[in-house]
Formats: sequence, structure tokens, C-alpha cells
Amino acid sequence: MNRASYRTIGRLTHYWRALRDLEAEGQTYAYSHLLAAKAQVTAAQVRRDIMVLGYSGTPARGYEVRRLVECIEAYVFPSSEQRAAIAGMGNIGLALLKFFTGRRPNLHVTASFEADPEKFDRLIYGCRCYSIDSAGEVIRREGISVGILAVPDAEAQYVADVFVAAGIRGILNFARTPLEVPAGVYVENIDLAMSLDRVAFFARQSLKTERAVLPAGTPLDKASAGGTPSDEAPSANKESES
Amino acid sequence: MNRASYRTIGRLTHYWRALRDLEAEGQTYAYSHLLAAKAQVTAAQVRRDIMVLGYSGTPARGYEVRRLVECIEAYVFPSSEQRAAIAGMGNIGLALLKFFTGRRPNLHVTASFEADPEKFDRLIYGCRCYSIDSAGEVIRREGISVGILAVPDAEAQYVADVFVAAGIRGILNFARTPLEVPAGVYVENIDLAMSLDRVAFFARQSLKTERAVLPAGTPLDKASAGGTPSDEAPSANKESES
DNA sequence: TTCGCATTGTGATTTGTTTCACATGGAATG
DNA sequence: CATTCCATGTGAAACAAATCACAATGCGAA
Ligand SMILES: NC(=O)c1ccc[n+]([C@@H]2O[C@H](COP(=O)([O-])OP(=O)(O)OC[C@H]3O[C@@H](n4cnc5c(N)ncnc54)[C@H](O)[C@@H]3O)[C@@H](O)[C@H]2O)c1
Ligand SMILES: NC(=O)c1ccc[n+]([C@@H]2O[C@H](COP(=O)([O-])OP(=O)(O)OC[C@H]3O[C@@H](n4cnc5c(N)ncnc54)[C@H](O)[C@@H]3O)[C@@H](O)[C@H]2O)c1
Repeated sequence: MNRASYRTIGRLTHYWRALRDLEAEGQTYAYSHLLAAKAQVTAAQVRRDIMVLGYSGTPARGYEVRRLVECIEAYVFPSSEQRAAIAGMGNIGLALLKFFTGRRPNLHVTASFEADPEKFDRLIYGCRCYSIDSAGEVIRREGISVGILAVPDAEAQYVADVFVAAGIRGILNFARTPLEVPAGVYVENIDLAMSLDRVAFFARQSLKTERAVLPAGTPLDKASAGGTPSDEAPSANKESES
Repeated sequence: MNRASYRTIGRLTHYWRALRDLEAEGQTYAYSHLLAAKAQVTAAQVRRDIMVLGYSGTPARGYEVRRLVECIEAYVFPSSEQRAAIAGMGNIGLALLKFFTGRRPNLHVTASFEADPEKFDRLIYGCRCYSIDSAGEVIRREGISVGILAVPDAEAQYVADVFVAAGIRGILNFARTPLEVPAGVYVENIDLAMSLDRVAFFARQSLKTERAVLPAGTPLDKASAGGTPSDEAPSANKESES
């Protein structure tokens, strides 16, 4: 039972969602196959990931849905109130706040920070907006451990420094600035411009190889394995190889 | 000069951004070291990535900034107009449309699709909003090859099917539904809820190990390598090992 | 009760990616 | 002109992650 990797943590949340659905349907047991299909990975991958939980299913029955849900929750979700803050109430900042509000039982966005005085002291989706200048104080007072960065690129490092100095240990960064943070602070970068570039790139490639390989407008056959769960190599799968 | 991997494409866009900055500063040459520092990767990684471009720098001078910029553009960016569409003009859909508009020379969001009749036929950020029912027709007519999915989870597969049937070959998917698409269609999933869970997880872990390892409120030292460029293992780096 | 079978858990293997390490070579210096 | 320095390009090694393959297991049918 060794430590879970970055990717395993991500997949566990996918299994969790699938299991919740199964539970809602009244299923009490599930095989690795089924979870694999729902999360678009292999069955072996599912079993490996579940190993880190220390929970075992039984052959012939598979995994007990309720128990597995509980194990994943105990492993990846906070067991007691954990707080987050968002800096930058612009386009994505607002969308994220709205989206994340009330989504996880023990994970709450309890503060937002702005540089624009227009927005100070207002309640946005039930969450108080403070001046970025008081961020250190608020973060410490409320015990916030997670920070979401939705400020302009040029401000990102500055706000990250404020966050880290105040005790934040995990940052979800939407700015396209690679952040410098002390060892031990976890940063996950989400670079949407890059993602779009990449999708456009592989879309072009797909068009190119299609034209090169197929005689005419051959219809694409529905071979489920085509997609590319974020974080993997593109489906360079040869198409309809018949 | 073998094919570029998913991750190489992503990093190339980072080098590109760094190079543009250098160019703006008047630099005409750059070493792999420098690019590595700016993109938070190793110098060897930079050289490896650049290999796929077929461009060579010179020892003692490094890479010619202008030429390298051009090579990256020629390799990863569209050489002629490429079009994209967004489905779902809700929270993120709107933020994305605004953000992506006019950002890349040859990549344009030229249409958006909605199910809500309130939004039909309006111009949003200069982009026409159509009924999802006419998506097939519009996509074919305009030659759109990239689709962005910002619709509710339950609608994602349906819209993806419409997209694919109309000829879209790359999808940026914000819904948390794993999509089934034919082989050859590239899908990049962005699961923000998962990312937040993960950041929260590693933030908790960081707090835990800190408490376990450090005697008291030892200050974190600014060791630049601490962060975690998305897509990698968390900085399980031992902290201040003195 | 026994057998057959489908499924789990995991060692071994493969696959893919990053890093190392060094031969190569251009530029500057004396 | 020779020598020194440093950075590049790349084969080889190291590493990480996913997959394979199979022994172990327990259920249900006979
Ligand atoms: N909107 C998108 O879809 C999108 C997509 C990809 C990346 N991004 C990135 O996200 C970041 C924000 O994007 P946006 O579109 O929401 O921008 P935006 O301009 O709409 O919002 C930025 C907000 O941050 C506030 N702000 C500025 N400096 C601040 C500071 N020091 N402290 C606190 N708040 C501060 C501004 O007042 C503004 O409200 C940018 O780095 C951008 O590159 C946005
Ligand atoms: N908002 C966020 O920050 C955020 C974060 C993570 C994930 N997501 C995901 O993104 C998706 C959309 O989120 P949102 O917050 O923008 O939701 P939203 O409800 O604000 O927007 C969805 C939009 O899609 C439209 N729509 C519904 N069915 C459609 C169809 N068949 N064709 C075209 N348009 C249709 C709706 O009219 C609505 O305008 C969801 O899957 C959500 O899980 C959103």
C-alpha cells in the first residue's frame, strides 16, 4: 500500500462519482470492469488505484459500493471543514465561485479577494469579498488552506506570495505564470489557452492523417477507445484498420 | 525527429510565451537554461522538446529567438484560419468565449450554440449564438474543426455526438462526463472539480507532513523547485532538510 | 460437497517519458 | 593559430506509470 500518485488521486474521484451513480441506481456491488468502463480506464488500473485505499473487494462479488465510497471519501476528501479562497472576481473567478459553492460537504470557499474597490465588502454568491490587502489576515483568521488564483497573469506571483505567507498549502492556478513557491506547497496549473492550442493541434493532425489514409469520406466508426482522458497521449490510434 | 507527445506540445507553447517575452526585451539569442528556468523544467527537457521541431541552435550562441519562435508557431499553431465553436453559454462558456476571442492569429471562435431560446441569434462578444439544433449545419458550413463543451454534464455526450457527426476533430470538454468518441477524435478533459479536490488533498497532506516533521512554525524557505507544473507528481520534496 | 468459473490482488513486464552524460563544435581569447 | 570554454544534440540509462498475467479466492451450480 504505497502512496497515491497525482493521477491516482484524480481517478479516485472519478470512481467515486461513478459509484455514487451506481448507488443511486440501487447497486450494492461493482466489479472493477464496470468502474473501468465508467471512468474510461482499464480494469487493472482500477484495481491498482483501489489498492492504495487499503480496501479489498472479494472475488466473485467485486467491491461493495457503499464501503468503497466511504473509503474513497475517507482517503481523498477532507474529514473536517477545509477552507478555500479565490483571488480575482473576474470572468473565471466568478464562474468558479458559483460552481464550487456548496459542492463538497467539507470543502468551502469562504472568502474572495479583489484589488478593485468596487467589489470590496460585497457578498458574492454568499461569500464575502475582501481587499487583497487584508488577505493575509483573513486567511489566517479563517484557517484557509487552499487558494484559487484567478487574477491577471502579472499579479499571480504577488498574490501567490501573499497566499503562501499566510499559510496556504495548495494553489489552483489559472494564470499562465509558472509560480515560484516554497517546497511543500502544492501547485496545480490550469492553462486553458494551452489546452485549446493543443486541442487545435491534434484536431488538425487528425484531419491531416484522415486525408492521408482514407480514400474518401469514410465514416468514422464508433470505437469507444478513441478519446483521451485529459493528461494522456492523443488517440493516435489508426482508424478503421480493416 | 520523432512525433511530439501530448506533453511536449504543451511545453512548446510555454517556451513560445517565454520567447515572446525575451523578444520584447530585445534578446536575440537564448540558451536552453534560460528557457528551462522560465518554463520550470530542466534544460535537457527543453532541448529534447526542441528536437521535434527540426530546428537546431548553435553551441555558444544557443537558440536564435526569432527563428525558434517561428518554428514553434509553424509546428503548433495553425498556418491558416482554423475555427472553433463553444456549446453552452453559461458561466464558463461565456468566460471562455470572452477570453479566447482574438487571442491567436489563426484560431477563432466563430460560433456558439445554446439550448436556451433566450440566447439564440444574439451576438455575444462578436460571436453569433445559434440553436444547438442547427449546430451540424453551421459547423459544416463554417468548416469548424474544434469544439468546446461547456454544457451541463448530462448534455455533454449528446452535443459531442453532434459535434463529431458534423466533422469536429478536437474537443475541449469541461463537463465531467467521460465522452465516447470515435478513434481519431482528440478529447481533452478539464475537470475543475477534480482539480480542486486534488489541490485540497495535497494541501492537507502538506499540512500533515509539516506538523509531523517540523518542530514548530519553521518558516518555509523559498526553494523554487517546490511547485508542481500541472500534470506532474506533487512536490513530495522533503522540506528544509538541514 | 465438489467443481468450475469469474474476479481479485499483485509480481513481473512493458511502455512512455525524463534525465544523464558525453562527443561535437563554434566563438572568444591570448 | 591554438586552446579553452560552454552549450548543443542525442544515445543510453533511469525512472514512472500502465498493463499483463496468473495464483489465490470464494461463490453458486450440480
Ligand atoms: N476568463 C477565462 O476564460 C480565462 C481562461 C484562461 C485563463 N484565464 C486566466 O485567468 C486569469 C484571470 O482571467 P479573467 O478572464 O477572469 O480576468 P479578469 O480581468 O476578468 O479578472 C481578473 C480580476 O482580478 C482582479 N485583480 C487584479 N489584480 C488583483 C490583485 N492583485 N488581487 C486580487 N484581485 C486582483 C481584477 O480586479 C479582476 O476583477 C488570467 O490570468 C487569465 O490568463 C482566464
Ligand atoms: N462554471 C464553472 O466554473 C465550472 C467548473 C467546472 C466544471 N463546469 C462544468 O461545465 C459545464 C457547464 O457549467 P456552467 O457552470 O457553465 O453551467 P451553466 O448552467 O451556467 O451553463 C450551461 C449552459 O448550457 C446551455 N445548454 C444546456 N443544454 C444545452 C444543449 N443541449 N446545447 C447547448 N447548450 C445547452 C444552458 O442553456 C446553459 O446556458 C458543466 O458540465 C459543469 O460541470 C463548470
